[in-house]
Formats: sequence, structure tokens, C-alpha cells
Amino acid sequence: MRLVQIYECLCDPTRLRLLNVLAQGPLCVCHFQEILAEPQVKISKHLAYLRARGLVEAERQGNWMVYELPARPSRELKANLACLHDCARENSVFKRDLARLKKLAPKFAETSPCGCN
Amino acid sequence: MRLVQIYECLCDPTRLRLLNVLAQGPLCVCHFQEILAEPQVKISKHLAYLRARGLVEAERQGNWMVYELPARPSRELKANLACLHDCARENSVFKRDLARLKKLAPKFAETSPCGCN
DNA sequence: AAATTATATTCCTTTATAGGTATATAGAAC
DNA sequence: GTTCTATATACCTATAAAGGAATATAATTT
Repeated sequence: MRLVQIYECLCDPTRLRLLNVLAQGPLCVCHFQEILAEPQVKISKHLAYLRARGLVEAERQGNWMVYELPARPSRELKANLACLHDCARENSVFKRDLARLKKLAPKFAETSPCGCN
Repeated sequence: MRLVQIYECLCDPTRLRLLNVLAQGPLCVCHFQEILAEPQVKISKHLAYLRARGLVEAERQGNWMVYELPARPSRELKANLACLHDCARENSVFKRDLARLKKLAPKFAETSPCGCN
């Protein structure tokens, strides 16, 4: 039952935050670190968890790993990401992360050789 | 973050099946047992799990405990249950449970003093 | 090649969950 | 009150996950 795997990914606050930020576009690990203000191990492990279950895809760009939502998500995944997106709109944690992303985007653009903007 | 609690409830196949069946209306434990073909402890414990997190409500009717979806679900819960319902439509396990429910409904109606039909 | 940067993995501890067996409780029937 | 039925809980074992510290790997720079 594929669905359960999706929900397993969604039942951790850090992973929800990652997915919420990812909805805005691809991002590399160090940028997640900065936006979520969480340690590298934590970010990296949760991204690995998501990747192992097909909720995100990853591509190496030199030193950086750029993560993004699947190019061709399953019906279930698409539906649940849309639902999450909808629910996240009213949540302060999610909103704060998006605000940080918006604020940091220019800095990321100039300091990062990685193509995650 | 209320959302996480919802997803914690959704990341177990048995609980998904319970919620799927519940979408058709209130039901008591013994009927769940018959529809899902799972032991009483299992059903009971998962219902308790859902109840503790507000995904279902329960009401005693004599000897029976009748479970149902919340009368006034939160925005998030409503959205996620709708999403689940949508995803479940194409899933053989969920469809089989609903078929069993439909088949057993008359039997439940005549043999059960509880008002879960 | 050595050093640096970005990320992943290993190892450890703690906590949560699932499933089962056995037992307890609540209410109804006798 | 005793018995029966429906349901819940306690206890146990096994497994998974989270988080942190330390270390490994991969690519880049010097």
C-alpha cells in the first residue's frame, strides 16, 4: 500500500517543513539548514528518508546535492502534497520558513554555485 | 503542529482501512472486526489510537462502542480525509472493505442492537 | 597530494509503535 | 449476584525511528 509510505514521510515535523519549502523549488542541503535552522545531520537524514520513499529526488551538482519534488509524482503523492500545501498556508512554522526562503533567496543566488535557485 | 498527529494516524494500513470504512458511517468494533477480518485487540487498539488524537469519536451504546468520524472536523482533518477518500478509490484493499461493508450491512442491521447502521 | 567544503553514514541512546496473549471492565441477560 | 457479550487494558517482544556525536565520502580548491 504505497499510501502508507507517503504518510510515514508526512508524520514528522521536520519532513513537513522540508516538503513545504521544496514546493517553492529545488534546494540544496545547506540552504535547508539555514532556512530551517536545524543541524546538517538532521536535514540530511530526513532528506534521505524522503528520498528512499520516493517523496523527493536528488541530483548532485558538484559539491552540492540538490533536492526537489518528483518530476512525475504519483496520483497519491500529488494529491497529498496539494493537501499539505493547502494545510500549510495557515501554519506559522511553515509561513516562517517560506518567509526565510524569500528573504534568503538573493543571498543564495549570489553565494551558491549550485543551481538550486 | 496538529497536522503531524493527523499524519501519524494515517501511517498505518489498519487505521487507513478503519477510516475508509468509517467514511460510510458510524460502526461498532465487532463490525469492524468482521469487515477487516482482524482480531479484536488490533481493531480496538487502533481505534483507541485514533480516538486519542481526535480522528474519531466514540459513544457507548449499551454493550457496544460506536465509532464515527468527528462531527466537526478541523480544516486540516477534513482536507486530509477527503484526500484519503480520493486516494482510496483506486485501492483494492479499500474497495474490498467497502464491498464487505455493503454485503454485511443487512446482516448487521438485523443482528445488532447497536445503532451503528 | 593536502586541505577545504558539502553531504552522507555509522554508532549509540531513547522513545514510540505494532502485534500478540492474557486479563480486566462495563453493561445486559438471566 | 452470576454469566455472557462487547470492548479495553496491561504486559511482553520486536522493530523502527529520532536525534546527536563522530566519522566517512565526494568533489573542489590550493
